[in-house]
Amino acid sequence: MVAQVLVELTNKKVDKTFDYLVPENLKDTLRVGVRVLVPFGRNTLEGFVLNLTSSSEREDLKEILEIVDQEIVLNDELLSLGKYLKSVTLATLISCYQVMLPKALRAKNTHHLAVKYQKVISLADKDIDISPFKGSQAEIIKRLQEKGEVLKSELADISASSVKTLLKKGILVEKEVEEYRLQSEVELKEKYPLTEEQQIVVDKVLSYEGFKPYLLHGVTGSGKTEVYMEIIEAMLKKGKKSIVLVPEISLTPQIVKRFRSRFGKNVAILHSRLSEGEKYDEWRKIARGEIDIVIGARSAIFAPLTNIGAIIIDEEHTASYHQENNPRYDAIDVALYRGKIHNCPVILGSATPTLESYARAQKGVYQLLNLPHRVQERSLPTITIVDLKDAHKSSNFYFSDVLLEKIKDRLDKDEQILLLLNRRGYASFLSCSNCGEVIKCPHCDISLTYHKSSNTLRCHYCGYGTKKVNVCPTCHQESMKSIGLGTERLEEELKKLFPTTSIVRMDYDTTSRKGSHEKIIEDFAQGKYQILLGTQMIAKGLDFPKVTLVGVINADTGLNIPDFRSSENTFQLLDQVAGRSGRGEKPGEVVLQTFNPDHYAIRYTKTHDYLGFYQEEMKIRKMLKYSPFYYMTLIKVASSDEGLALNEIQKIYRSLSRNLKESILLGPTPSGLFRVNNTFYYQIIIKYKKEDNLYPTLEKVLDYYASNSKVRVTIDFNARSFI
DNA sequence: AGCACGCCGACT
DNA sequence: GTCGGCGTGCTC
Repeated sequence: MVAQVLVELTNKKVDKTFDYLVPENLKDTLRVGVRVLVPFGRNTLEGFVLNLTSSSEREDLKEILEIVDQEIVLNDELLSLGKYLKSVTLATLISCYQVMLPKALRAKNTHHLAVKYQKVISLADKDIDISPFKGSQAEIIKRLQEKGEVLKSELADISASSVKTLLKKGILVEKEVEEYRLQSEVELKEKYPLTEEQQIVVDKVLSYEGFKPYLLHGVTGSGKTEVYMEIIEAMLKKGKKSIVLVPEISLTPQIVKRFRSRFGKNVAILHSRLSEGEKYDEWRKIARGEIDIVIGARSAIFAPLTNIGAIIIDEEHTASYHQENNPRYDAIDVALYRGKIHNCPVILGSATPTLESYARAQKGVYQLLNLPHRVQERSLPTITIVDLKDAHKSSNFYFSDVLLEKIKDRLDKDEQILLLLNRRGYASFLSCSNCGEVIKCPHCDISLTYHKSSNTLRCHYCGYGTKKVNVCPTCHQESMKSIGLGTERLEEELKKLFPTTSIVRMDYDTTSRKGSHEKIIEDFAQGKYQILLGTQMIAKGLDFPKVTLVGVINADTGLNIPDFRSSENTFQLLDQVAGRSGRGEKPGEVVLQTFNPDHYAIRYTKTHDYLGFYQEEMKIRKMLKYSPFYYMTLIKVASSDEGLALNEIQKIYRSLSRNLKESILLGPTPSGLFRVNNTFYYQIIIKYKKEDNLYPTLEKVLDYYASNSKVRVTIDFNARSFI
């Protein structure tokens, strides 16, 4: 017997299976989809068995060394999903399989995470006569007769030594049972009755059996989660399982708690803040069929559930559903693919769908479902726009009088406030007031951000850090001034203005420790703080009923980014953060501070007019031939040798213009971030409506550079960002 | 990814 | 004359 094995190396040159002989002693246990250890050249590697055949074209086969897992890692569906992923991303097949698995189950010869066990005690003979036993021994036996099996640790409160004695006598038996690392409390709660609007949406989805994609356009606070849960429950009743994708950042205990309180322990969680051991265990629970509902971030779309009844993607516009390194896949594409296989509905939900999704809904590719009102007749918050060009008239530099007044008002009423400033650090950069010199990262062409708490200047792209300088490196004057405002400084300013108010900051710097993110949210939800300030991570999906004021310190931070989606991204962010206000009994308000009050992204935010924004933005996209009117593929060349990178991108350009007759090529141009970590980037954008030659041409380009160690070529068919 | 093979420049 | 540079190719 011969096994076709895909080895762990992520290299285009070994992106194929290798044949190995199956030794006699492994013949009965070896199955397709397991991990094996094989000799490869002079190395020993892990790989996945993709196929079993009776013979090979080659004579000189080596033998498989051992089988790594008893259980199958890649089931039939995952095996075919990997091939699909490869076909749409042009990544190596092995990277497509690795991305679907928790690290502990990836093919990698150097890891290994053990299954955790716990000891369970039971009686050798259930009907044993208790009368000869006294004291703690009798107590132990009594408890076991009542409960059957008990964890060894649970008997420690009686007497650990008596347990030991009884074990020795053979009256008790001990066995090892697998323990899942992630433990959680479950408190079942009554569900909310649905509103009429919600019921209509649920009925529509449930009235159709089979694959169908839906776009659920529901304003913030319209109760999308309740709709999801109702559909999931209906599927559960049919014995079917569900996947729910949520943005990484809103995967807080909040949403998990809601699902757990409705569905109990049947819910597994997969997101990047779990430890590798926890992910491993959650995944195994799913693979064993012990789980009916999986909630997770992007890669949870690969959860090995069988018999899926619904796939839900919450906040479908979120950029993190697209993976920014190989394989550059889109979780929504995978969801649609799996939806077809499982013949089930796929529901994309958002208050601010991407233009691509909404356009598809208008064309009838997705069925559009609407939730235009908030639940319980709550109104959307009123939005006040403050023109920062008048800010010098205000008493404070960062806070307009309007915003300050409203903050004071909420503090007096003991209501909560959310403040958004989409820039971390203390100051955006350090500049010399004498000669104008700006301190830049030595490895990237980006200015360094000043962090006061650590007194460092840090690069937000490559992580470089250095001590703050006071003397200008160019003119040697002691005249360095910090320019621009970040969350760290905002917090400081706020504490000066409101010294007795409890304030908490949530950004990349305050959430790096495991669990800190969740803690801030829980503490704020419980009212330990009155003001939560932070970057965009406070904008998405959170539900704080006591928040009645949202302030946006500078609504323009995203508008100046040279990307054709900057207006869309700004509108989404502002609408989302505005939606955090007034989710409880009291109505909410929003104050948007901006230098561009007439910009359409801001104007349409003020009136909560998604459709208005959509129509205006679509006009621009059509005129400029951007997505969704054209597909846009991004091809980048990276090299530490600037001249080489330029040379190669020009070569690629010539090849593309020769082969892609139906496309518009933009470039080659230096990328928006030309130099990061001493690597230079050039890019070409390919725009097309239909280009049969695209995949074959790009495959040739990738093949050509497969063994070139000096340049790296990457292709993204669904890039969310083009800088 | 490693690692051997192999074909051209500066040295004991 | 050789040592060693890293371009090219191979690993079942």
